[in-house]
Order: sequence, then C-alpha cells, then structure tokens
Amino acid sequence: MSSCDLCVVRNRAICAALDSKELEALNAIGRTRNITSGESLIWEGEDSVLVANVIEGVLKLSTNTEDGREQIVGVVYPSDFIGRPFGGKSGHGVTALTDAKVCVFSRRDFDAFSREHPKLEHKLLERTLGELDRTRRWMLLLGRKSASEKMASFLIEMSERLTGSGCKVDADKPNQRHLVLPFSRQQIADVLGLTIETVSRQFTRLKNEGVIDLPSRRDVTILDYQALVAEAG
Amino acid sequence: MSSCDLCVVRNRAICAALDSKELEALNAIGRTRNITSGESLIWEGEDSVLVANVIEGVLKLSTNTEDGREQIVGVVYPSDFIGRPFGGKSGHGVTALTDAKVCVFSRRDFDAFSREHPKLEHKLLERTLGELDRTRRWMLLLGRKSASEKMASFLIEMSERLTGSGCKVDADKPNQRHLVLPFSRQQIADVLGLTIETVSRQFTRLKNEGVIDLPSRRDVTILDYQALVAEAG
DNA sequence: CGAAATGTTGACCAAGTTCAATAAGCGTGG
DNA sequence: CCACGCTTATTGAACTTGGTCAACATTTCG
Repeated sequence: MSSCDLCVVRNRAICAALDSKELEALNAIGRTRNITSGESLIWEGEDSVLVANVIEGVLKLSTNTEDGREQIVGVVYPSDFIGRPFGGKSGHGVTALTDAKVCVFSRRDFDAFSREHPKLEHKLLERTLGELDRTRRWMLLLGRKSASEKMASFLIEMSERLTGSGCKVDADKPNQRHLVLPFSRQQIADVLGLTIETVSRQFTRLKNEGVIDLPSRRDVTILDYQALVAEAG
Repeated sequence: MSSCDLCVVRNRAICAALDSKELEALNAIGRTRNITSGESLIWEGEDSVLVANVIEGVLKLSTNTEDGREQIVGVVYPSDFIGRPFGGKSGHGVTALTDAKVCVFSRRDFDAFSREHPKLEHKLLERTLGELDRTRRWMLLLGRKSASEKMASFLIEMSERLTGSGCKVDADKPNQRHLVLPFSRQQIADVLGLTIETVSRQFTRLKNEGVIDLPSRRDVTILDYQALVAEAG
C-alpha cells in the first residue's frame, strides 16, 4: 500500500486518474514536503525543476517587475497542481501563504511518468484549461474594474474558493458567511492590482455600509452577500 | 490524401502530433470555415459547442462586464487552438480581427477523438500550459504597469508575435522594425485596460520622442526597439 | 463627394496613489 | 502576564495619472 492511499486529496488531485498500481509508481518518484508560511517552493525565472500537488494550505503564484512591484497571478489550494511540466522556465514564483504540505516531483521524472499515463495527462489538461479560464476571468477584473468592484469580486471569489477550508455558511442566514483570509492587506492589494491603502479604505467603507464585518485582520464576515454580488460589476 | 496534407499549419498546430492515418480521421470530423473581419465564432457564456484551429488570420478572445466594458483576454494567431474542450461554457467570445480561416470541430467529436489520441492531447496540454504562462505574464501588465509601460510592452509583444506575418525586420537596422497591427485603437485599449484616448496620446508621445513612426493608422515603424524595451518596465 | 466611423487633441475631473502620521496587533523576553 | 518594539493596518491630505467629455481631424466607404 502506497502512502497515496491515505492522501486527503487522493480523489480530487490529478492522481485520481490513476489506479492503485499506477499510483504506487507515481508515489515512488514523489515525496511530501512541508512548507512554512512565507517560504518559497519555486522562484520566478528559474528553470522548471519541480512540480507538485498541493495537499494542505494555500500558496500564491506571483511575478514582479524589475523595480519590485508585485502581481499575484494565481492562488492555489489543496488538490491544485503547481509548476510547469514539459520544459521552460517558471514564469512566476510559488510561495506559501499559510503553512502547507505538498507532494513534489522532479519535473523530469514527472514529465516521463505523465507521458506514459495519458489518463493523468488528461486530468492535468482539464485542470490547466480550468485554470486558464479562471485566469482570463481575472484579467477582466484587473483591466476594467474599479477598486470597489475589485474588492467585492475578491470577497466573492474568496468565499467560493474557501468553502470547506476557510469559509463557513450558516444555513439560517444564507446571505451571510464567514471567512478567514489567507492574505495580508498587502497580498490582497497584489492580487487586485491596487495599493494597500486603497484596499484598507475599501474594507472600512464596506464595513461602514454594513456589508461586511471585520472581527480581526484576517477575519471577514459577509453580512450581505447579495450586496457584494451587486457591487462586483 | 486528406486535405490536411496541404494545410499551412499542419506542422505547427496540435495536428503535428498525428500521423497521416490519424490525420485523415481527424479531417473527417472537421471542416474549414472562413470568417470575415469582425465576425464572431464563439460567444461569451454560451455552451462550448465547437473548437477550432486557426489556419489564417488573427482573432481576439474577449470578455465584457454587464455594463459593456470590454477586456481582450487573448489574441490567437495561425496554428493556435480555439475553444474549450471537455465541457463547460465558453468564458469569452472569439471574434475575428482580420479575415480568417479556421478548421472547426464539434466539441463533442473533438473531445472523443482527443481522448483516443494521447499524443494530440499532449500537444494540446503543452499549448495550454504555454498560453497560461503568457496570460499570467499579461496580468502583471494589467495590474501593475503604467500606461506608457503598457504601450511599450504591447508594441514589443506585437513585434514578436507578428514576426513572419505582420512584422518585418531589416537586417541592416536591427533596432528597427515595421508592423501592421491587426487592432484598432479601441482594441488596443481593450487589450491594455486603457481608454482609446490614452492609447492615442501614448502613440503621439512615442512618435514625438522619435521612438516610433506612424505611417498610417494600422502601421507602426519601431525606430528604437531598445528604447521600447527600456520603457516596458 | 458626403456621411459615418475612427482617431487625435485639449481642458477638466476623479479615482486611486503617494507620503506621512497614527493606531492596532503580535511576539519576545523580562 | 505585561511591557516593549516591530510589523501590519488605518486614516488623512496632497498630488498624479489616466479617464471623461467635447471639439475637431482624418480616413474609409458607399
């Protein structure tokens, strides 16, 4: 029995395409690794040397301009795939936003394995197509939305993606939900293409308007989900 | 002999993964279609009913906010793949920017075919991964770059992507090149997340600074490529 | 040739950034 | 446990970039 059988993302990650024998072979070339919050797994511009599956935690994908401005270009959650298979350089760094656990593979090993397992490649293709869709949707936000629309869209996206891990919905109050953000204010700004000050001002505005509550820095209670949807543009 | 043997993108599109027998089978489920400039092939939000390869021409992928703001989220050139295989809705419209020729497949037929041809799926995966990289790089531009940086980045990207079709480099003058844009000013604005006026002002500024020349609306002569690189951020 | 579409330019305005001061959390060590 | 210092977040005021609105120019096409 391979350790994959115990893996919590076994049925959601791309590994779900494999039977237990194949999984054992995959297990042989991978290993789990713990990453502490703030630690990087991959650096922007380096040759793609490893790929991984996220088992636990949240990580950001980010690029920087030469003069240090940052843009977060993706956020990955448990069962998501990380890295750039099939050559090339990594276009973005990968850094843990929370303590995380990942299942890493050398890129060369993974490439070889996946070429021999079309079902795995198929899963990876579906995942990549989905990620491309999501990324393109985010471009509309970056290119065309105002700060308030960005903020509302962000909170909606968070409440959707964190369902299960960082987001609770109370059955009595369907228009209300609570989330624990894996982001600092600066990181939210880097996701939305804004400054930290603008993010802060938007938070206080939404709070004053009674749309959200802010019990602590990382906690957001959405009091009026519909209002956010209306504001997201 | 299938008509694919005569196809100009035969060796660059995902079809390059197939031998002539397989190609014949693919040919049997596809057909070529001409599209005139401005015509749409796919609409945002519709169920994904067809996929295609671009044979000739340039097409845009775009999304809109409810109130009509547009963001171009991708631009495709000959040999590029269009559409969303494996279910789901199309997240963006696909519209020809020039007269174009594409090789279209019903999405269902294509899905079935590609599942039986891992080499094709592999090519599609490589292409999708590349497109995701490119898209993420564009997010840095949308989220963090100034109008002048966006404009310089745009001209550089165009001169790279149009090499062969719309861009000529004179061997004597390596710092200079000429391009024929497939975009109107409005479309450039929609790519860069700017207004048409800002794009226009940036063009005249670059012209006044002697970095480019503008022989006509659609023609740009880059006089100082290095200056653009320096300005792109 | 004239009308319609596309692009340019200018004056003004506003959203969001910048800079600076203040406040609130957070962790470490006494 | 609390005090101190450091980091992170909030708030305010001035400023800047790019957007808006409007007039005008140019190109395109019937």
